[in-house]
Amino acid sequence: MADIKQEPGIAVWRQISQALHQDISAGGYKPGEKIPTEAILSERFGVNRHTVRRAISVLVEQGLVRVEQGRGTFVAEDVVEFVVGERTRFTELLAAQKRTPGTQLIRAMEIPAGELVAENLKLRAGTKVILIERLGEADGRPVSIGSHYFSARRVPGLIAAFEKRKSITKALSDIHIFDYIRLSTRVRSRRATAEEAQLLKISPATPVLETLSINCDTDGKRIEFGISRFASNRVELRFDT
Amino acid sequence: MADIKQEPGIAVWRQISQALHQDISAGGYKPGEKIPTEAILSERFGVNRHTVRRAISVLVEQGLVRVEQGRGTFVAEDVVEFVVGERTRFTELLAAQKRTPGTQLIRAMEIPAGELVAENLKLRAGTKVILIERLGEADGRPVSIGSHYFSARRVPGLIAAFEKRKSITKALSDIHIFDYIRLSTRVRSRRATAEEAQLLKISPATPVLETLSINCDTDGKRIEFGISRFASNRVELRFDT
DNA sequence: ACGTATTTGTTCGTATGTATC
DNA sequence: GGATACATACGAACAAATACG
Repeated sequence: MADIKQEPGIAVWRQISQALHQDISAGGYKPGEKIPTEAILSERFGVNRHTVRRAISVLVEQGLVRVEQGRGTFVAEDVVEFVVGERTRFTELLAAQKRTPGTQLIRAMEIPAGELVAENLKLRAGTKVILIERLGEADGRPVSIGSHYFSARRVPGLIAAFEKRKSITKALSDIHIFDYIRLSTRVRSRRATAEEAQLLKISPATPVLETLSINCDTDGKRIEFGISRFASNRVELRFDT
Repeated sequence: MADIKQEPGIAVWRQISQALHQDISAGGYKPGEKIPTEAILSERFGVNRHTVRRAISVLVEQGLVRVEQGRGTFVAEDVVEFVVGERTRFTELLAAQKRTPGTQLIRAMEIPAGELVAENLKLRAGTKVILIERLGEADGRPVSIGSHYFSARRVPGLIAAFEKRKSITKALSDIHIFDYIRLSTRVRSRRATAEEAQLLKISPATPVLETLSINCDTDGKRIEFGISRFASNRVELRFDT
């Protein structure tokens, strides 16, 4: 890794900061990877730990690294920005950001609606609904768990269509629902459950961003109620007004 | 607390669920309060612990209580819904929800812009900016920490005006900025820092919802860059499209 | 559940160089 | 030169979070 040659007139911590910056930019340390401890760096550069800390604090400010007490300092992984709008579609969103989208089916089944689902789809609790649950990936890394609920009566044959087409948008179009728009989105945050942590490959201490969204067809009829949970360390939502 | 009289024909867990529901609605257990352990409840109702668990699971589904493994079961605190739109203003938002809004000044000062602030206000890093930081409360409970950054050059006298008027909107109007609208909002989530936890009166394990928003005047010039941190257990954001 | 090692966070104190008046 | 303020750098110790057996 880069060393410094003690240019006089420029503060040492600036030089160290720049050296580390280059190491990261050059790919010497990869996103998500741990960089050496403060103790090791201070020894390598032949300076006090404070000086290294000062240098690292600049990188934190720049968003290049993230420090976790007791664990170490990690190269920041670039976050995926989800632009949430009327017609947000998972796959198109990622493609627009030049990322490789991927989805994995977790489960697809018909179940009776719980209270929350029934309320949001304007059904009576217990009515049959179709649940499609899948894991969304960006560049091979899991970023979201999406639970999509549809009134079973309104989308007959959806599961079959989905299994053939592997895409919700395409499956809906197969059963003649060609467009749907997002009515409202609620956003919350909470700690990940054990299952979520496992699926999203995050630690259970990492929060998840949870969105509840209602999607309607062009007549304003409620087609879908979706709950998505995003790994907060890899995702940021954006709402333009 | 309510007891049950074992009405035949109705499942016991339903009766228990209803009994607990009434206790909570009647205010016997207050929001945030811990309800008795499953062991105690099962003894009180003279049923097996499984039956109590079945009853509680209904309340969880209804969002009335929240179960924390190893800690207990707690009456859910009602969440404040923040409807984020073009002209979201803290005080008006809460008033519209029939809640008593309150703000406390944390600090107001002039500082050089950091990288993040400079970028979002389209200034050079180091330019003087005004920072107003305040704690937002709903019904006396802290819900948000708002850091509001303004280009010092563009809002001369803002701090003085704010100190007199105690309101950002009013202070801006005093210096002839009568309207401003929200361009975009980014939403993230992360664990609360120690300071945030203390100010928001939450545990450090509770995540915060963080929004970054850019506000422009009617000419599209960037007036304010705001970072708000919400206590995720008391707040939910809503975006209508 | 507990102790130990590792790693970052915080707070002292000390010393030196640099810029300004 | 002298006085002062500020930035830089080092050292030591302890606190707090985490990982691991």
